[in-house]
Amino acid sequence: MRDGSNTRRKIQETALRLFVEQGVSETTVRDLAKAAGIAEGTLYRHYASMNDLVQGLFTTHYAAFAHRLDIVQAAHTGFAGKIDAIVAEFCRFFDAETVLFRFLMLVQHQTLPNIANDTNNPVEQLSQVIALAMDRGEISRRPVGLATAMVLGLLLQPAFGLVYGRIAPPFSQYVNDITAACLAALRSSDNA
Amino acid sequence: MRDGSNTRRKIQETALRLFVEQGVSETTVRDLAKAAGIAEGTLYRHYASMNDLVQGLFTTHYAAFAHRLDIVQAAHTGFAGKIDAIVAEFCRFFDAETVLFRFLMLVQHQTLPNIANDTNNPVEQLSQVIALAMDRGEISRRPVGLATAMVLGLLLQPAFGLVYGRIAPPFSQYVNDITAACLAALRSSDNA
Amino acid sequence: MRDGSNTRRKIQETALRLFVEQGVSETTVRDLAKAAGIAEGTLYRHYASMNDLVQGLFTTHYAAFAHRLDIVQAAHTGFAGKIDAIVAEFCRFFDAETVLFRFLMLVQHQTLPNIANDTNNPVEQLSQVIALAMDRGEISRRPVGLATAMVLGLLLQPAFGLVYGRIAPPFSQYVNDITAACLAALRSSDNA
Amino acid sequence: MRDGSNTRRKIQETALRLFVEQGVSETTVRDLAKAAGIAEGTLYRHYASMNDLVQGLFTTHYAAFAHRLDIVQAAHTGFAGKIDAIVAEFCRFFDAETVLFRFLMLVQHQTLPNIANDTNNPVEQLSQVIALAMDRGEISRRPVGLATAMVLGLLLQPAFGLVYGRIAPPFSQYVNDITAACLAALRSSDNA
DNA sequence: AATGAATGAGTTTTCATTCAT
DNA sequence: TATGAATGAAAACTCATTCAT
Repeated sequence: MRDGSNTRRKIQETALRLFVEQGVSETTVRDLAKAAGIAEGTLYRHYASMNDLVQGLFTTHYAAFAHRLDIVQAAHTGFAGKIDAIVAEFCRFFDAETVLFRFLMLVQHQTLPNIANDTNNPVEQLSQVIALAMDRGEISRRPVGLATAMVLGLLLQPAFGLVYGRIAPPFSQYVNDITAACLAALRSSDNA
Repeated sequence: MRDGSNTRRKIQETALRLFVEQGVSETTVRDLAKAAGIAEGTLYRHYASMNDLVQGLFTTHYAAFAHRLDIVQAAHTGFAGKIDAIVAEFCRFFDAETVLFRFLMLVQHQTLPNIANDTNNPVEQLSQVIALAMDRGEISRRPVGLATAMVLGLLLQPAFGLVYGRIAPPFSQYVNDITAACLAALRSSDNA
Repeated sequence: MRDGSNTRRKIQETALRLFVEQGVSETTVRDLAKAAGIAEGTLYRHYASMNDLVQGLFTTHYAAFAHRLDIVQAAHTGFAGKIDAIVAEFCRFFDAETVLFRFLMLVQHQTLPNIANDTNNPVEQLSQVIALAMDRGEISRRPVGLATAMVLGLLLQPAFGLVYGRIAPPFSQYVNDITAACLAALRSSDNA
Repeated sequence: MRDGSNTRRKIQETALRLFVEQGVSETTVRDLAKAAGIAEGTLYRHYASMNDLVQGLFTTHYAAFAHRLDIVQAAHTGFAGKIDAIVAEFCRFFDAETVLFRFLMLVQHQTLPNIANDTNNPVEQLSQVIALAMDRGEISRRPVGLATAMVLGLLLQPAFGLVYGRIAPPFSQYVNDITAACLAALRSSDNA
């Protein structure tokens, strides 16, 4: 495989690691080249620019994750089943590819405003699952955006906890716990 | 303007706004100087470096917020009251000083690892309130870090939702809703 | 004495010390103001510029030293007496005002090309004493510039040795030794 | 020019010239880049900083000169022969590479305190030659630091004289004269 | 006379990108 | 494809000097 696909893979892996370790803006082409064992110019054989690399990594994996979420939720009909599958997929992803997961969390806030609200978006996936459940009366009625944010928060904030060492790994051991919390939160309501 | 406090205040306000609008790393000294109506060199009379400005803003306001949380939670004895007060304080802060709140959210992940786990830390404040409640049997037993992350997620992710326009302002209208979700989540347990 | 002459003296003393400790170009107005306990702007009440301060200090003391050398050499008629008096004056000056002496050595190389070859110049003083002695046949015949440089070297290089701790102070204990070396060197000739 | 050694050489040559012409602190990166015909950024591919360039140039050539002195003095057994060889080497160096020689004289006082007293140091080389001669009784007994400074002064101060046009070039024509002066000075003593 | 905040031109340094090999 | 030296625009930062008080 002397066609450069190895180099490309090395660039991607190294970039993800450096982005997560020191931040995206803080990672220079020089850093990346040195860590990946390539020349600085070589990056430009594979990506038009540093920004292109970041966008490429984000878009590809963000969409792929959204797609996986779609697959797993579709395998269930009830909301409890869907949410359990989604939580499990989140945790599995985090445990299996922590660096990639962290990269997506990191870039998300810088990039999200630019991301279309289509179904290639994990947030949108989750949103649709929740909207359906609300229609069916499986969970309390409240703004869908709020309900979606709640579930997202119950997933992402524990993920940060693992990253910072405030929660013990692996993430997957908390699947049932988090699922239960999501259901309880979404079924709760502020009156009575 | 014979003392520099007006200039200093102007720098701080402008910096917070630019940091939130375009990102911390993306904000240059030139941007800041132009927007604040000062010379570039003037910044360095008030802060040793751009990084010093960021750290200074973060540390000051992060600690002040932690202190406010401590005040409001201490006014209640039961967990429900404490968590309601905390949620209300979060939302009030967001609504009253959105830019500052967003800045703290933004910088948090770059800075948090360096922050000591003392009580000047909002996360630590919340953690202690939760630990106490768990001891008293007011909520389910689970790792404190996880429970803390859950509440934090139920607060911060909706805040992002407001920022991105997926949830309608003001934040304060959701206080009861979020409080109820926190209580439900923390009282839930994975077996049943 | 609230007329500012105290301030002026403080500026001069502090400047000399800082110039010697860290170099002239390396000493900033801020350094000077802080070390002298004055405001940055105050310097400009006494000197038109930083450069003016340097030139002023140099010119004044360089000329004063030249004048002292003139006085002491004029008190003797023979070359041996004159050179002994000159060496003694150098050493006395070094011991009594080391910082000032070092400042003159330091700035000399940057400033000398601009200095007129008049009698306000220690080097010129020495040169005239040597030229006279050569005319009188008291010392060997060689280019006056070379002979002057020799004596100067026998004085200044030991002074550096004291500054760098390679020679034990005080300088004055070596007066006879250095005088003897000067006479021997000047009386030597290359053929024999 | 596919390796950067030509560029590096150009930087070094130009830097030495500018440092000598206008002073080290007074030479800016812009000056250097323009005079060397390179971009400002190019400097930093070869040296970490302007200061690194200065240190690098000094250390390299200072040590090389010390090494040459060691070679030439070792070829002689008696002190007269050694000192003659050293003086000749100094003068040859000055005449052949005046700019480099002047640079070493210039930077010496800023850098010397940081320089280790090992044999890569011309001053230390000279010092050892003198210490040996004193042990053997070839010259008068006096502090070695003082004797070393005397010889150094008899060499360096005439060098300055050439630089300032007070002594006619070439330096090498004065080898015998200076050697004789060194011997006379070192054999002199203050009593008798 | 003294202050010290403010200035802005000038400095060093960084770094994504280009290009000759 | 890969290299890495070179670029140059833009970044952070410095600092002598000015000026309102």
